[in-house]
Amino acid sequence: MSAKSVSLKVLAAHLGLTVGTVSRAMNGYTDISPATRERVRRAADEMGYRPNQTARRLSLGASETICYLMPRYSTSVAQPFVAQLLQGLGEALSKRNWDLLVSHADSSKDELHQIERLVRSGRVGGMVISRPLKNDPRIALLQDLKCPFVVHGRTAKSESYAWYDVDGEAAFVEAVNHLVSLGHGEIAFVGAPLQYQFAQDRLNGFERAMADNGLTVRRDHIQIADFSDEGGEIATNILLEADTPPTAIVCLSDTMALGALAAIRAKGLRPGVDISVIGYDGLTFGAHANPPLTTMAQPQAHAGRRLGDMLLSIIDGDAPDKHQELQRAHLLRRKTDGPLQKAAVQNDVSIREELS
Amino acid sequence: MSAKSVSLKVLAAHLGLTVGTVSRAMNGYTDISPATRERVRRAADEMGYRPNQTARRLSLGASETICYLMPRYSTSVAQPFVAQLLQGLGEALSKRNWDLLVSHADSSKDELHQIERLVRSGRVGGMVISRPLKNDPRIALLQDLKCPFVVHGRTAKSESYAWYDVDGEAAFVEAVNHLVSLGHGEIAFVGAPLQYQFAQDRLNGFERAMADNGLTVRRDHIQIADFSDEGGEIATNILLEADTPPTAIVCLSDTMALGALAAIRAKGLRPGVDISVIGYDGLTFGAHANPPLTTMAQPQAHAGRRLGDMLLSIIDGDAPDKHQELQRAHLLRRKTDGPLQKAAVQNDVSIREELS
DNA sequence: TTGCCTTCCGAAACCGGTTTCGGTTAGCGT
DNA sequence: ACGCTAACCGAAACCGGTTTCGGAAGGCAA
Repeated sequence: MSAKSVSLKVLAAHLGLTVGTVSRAMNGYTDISPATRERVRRAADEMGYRPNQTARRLSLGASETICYLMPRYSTSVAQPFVAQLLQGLGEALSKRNWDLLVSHADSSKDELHQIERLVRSGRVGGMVISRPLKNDPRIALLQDLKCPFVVHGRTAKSESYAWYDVDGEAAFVEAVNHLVSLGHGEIAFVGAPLQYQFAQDRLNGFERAMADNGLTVRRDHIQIADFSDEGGEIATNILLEADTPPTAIVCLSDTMALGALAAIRAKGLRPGVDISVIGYDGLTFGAHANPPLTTMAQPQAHAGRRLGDMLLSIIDGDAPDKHQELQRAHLLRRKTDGPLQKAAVQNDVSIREELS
Repeated sequence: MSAKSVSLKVLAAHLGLTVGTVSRAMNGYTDISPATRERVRRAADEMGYRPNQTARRLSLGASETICYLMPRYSTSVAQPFVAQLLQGLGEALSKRNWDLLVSHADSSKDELHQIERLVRSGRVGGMVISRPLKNDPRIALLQDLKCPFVVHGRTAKSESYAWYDVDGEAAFVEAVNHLVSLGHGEIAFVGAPLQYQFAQDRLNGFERAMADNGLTVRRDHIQIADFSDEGGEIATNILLEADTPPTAIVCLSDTMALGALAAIRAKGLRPGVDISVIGYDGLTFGAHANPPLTTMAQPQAHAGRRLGDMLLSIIDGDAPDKHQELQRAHLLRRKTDGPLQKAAVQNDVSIREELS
């Protein structure tokens, strides 16, 4: 049954034909008589013939493989979206029997070497990268290598390549507007290092919305921390101990927001009552947070499929800039957003005096 | 810079040598003079020569690629361990410059076809599969195909292949013992369909520990539900409405435990006080649950590396059964386990009478 | 019958490497 | 000067497919 893999040669010998003929018969050439084609197909089926993909690809000059570059984070926080993305990519590629390779690197320099090797060695015919930095060197390299690629996320100058992104800026505008409509004015931002473009985008949205609402944001109400729950907790602690603590916090991600909730609870405050928190991502486990986390949810499910389809189109010859897709996040209200409670502002003496 | 990829042929022509000579020079053959070797190395460097991997592998007759078969779950609950596992696998493989392919399938039949094609077509030289079913057909197929493989998890008959697993049975014994030591006797189990071997293992641990402690478990204290937070919630609701509700619940996974907590809170009960809950996995976001989830944590971090190393060893000729590694989970106490509170047993009339 | 055009298949080049084999050259001893 | 041995490199087969080209066989018309 599982004998050694039958090659085209043994199949041909078994049929009394040449390899070329058998190959053409299998691939639907018209210069093969229907009778022969059928005979070949049958024999191939019976003998369990599977064309050697390596040989096929060498001959074709195509790798029929694309590569997903795993994002590298110092934090150990599992990235739930990776599995979903891979699943979607796989679905898109499987329609053509392409393979999905994953690669990762420790340092940024390693990463560039990886890309260069993967592309130059002909192992992959396209790449997918996630969460670009501002002015990401990977993008320049891939363009230089003339390797088709798509970006999950985008940079400031995003005209010349293909990307799929969720509008983080708009999402944070919506989050702030929502908080303002609840009466909040002292709104803080908990973010991650601005080397990541998405971190910058979300901060931009925050600042724009604050300005549009005629609100000024204090310098110490923008806290940049490590992209993790611990980071969110540390940043929030600083906010809560400021001279004028905020009455609401928007967080770069759900993960960071979980840290924020922990910090708030530790201070004896009630998230959603004494202070509002809005996260970003819409992760399912946010529903199990304490209390359930209000968040800007995004339609993650199809990102992988879309990216895969886009990449295949580009490999087929489409112009990269034809494939740029911006999704919107939407507010998913759970329990951490609520109307402004003046009593919650503890450290602000002026307001306390107003109340008395 | 990024000119068309230089092949061995153009490199050889540029040097005035033949391809065979250049190839041997690059690969450290001793019949090449040091001077020539150096000259070749330099030219290869300058011209940015990268051997075509497809051609190389065809010639070598080795794919230098292993494949991870993504687990397929109907539930949309992101599987955080996938990203970690891939990372670890990638690290192990990168030491030899092997590639990591990921594949997934919708149906079980598709999955078997996938495996057969990947192996027979020579695309991969080894496979990694996760979470086997009892008597998993993939294992039989891979053995039949004589394809090296390792299993993340294991089945009941696990003598003949390589695996890496965490001892779920022992973990649930420990969880139950811990609850017993806290005074609990009415302990329930929330599990997933027993087609998965790990689901069976954990149930076995639960039942064994209960028996060892001289406790009988009621039929309706074993609830099998969908492997998700909703599943955990539904199962727990049934438990709480039983004639004799349990005072403690052990859950198959952290995800299901989150559902259990939700159900308990919805009934106005306090997890960790009125009723104890222990999960399994040690996921970080369990620390942010309400209240923070006590769980059997496992050393996930190195699973991928170990699996990768094992697989490479087997491909090198090691006997598969030499590589079987069983890790232990350990109790991570957070806030959902607590001593038995007799008052919490609401529906049990007999105990109420005892108290009065 | 001859000539021509299809139909169908064999032969061979090719993809880009690796590896074996054999031959030339240089260096050495005598 | 001769022979012998190493050292070094060229030539060619090979991995397992794909694709082009050309030719043999057969059918049809003249």
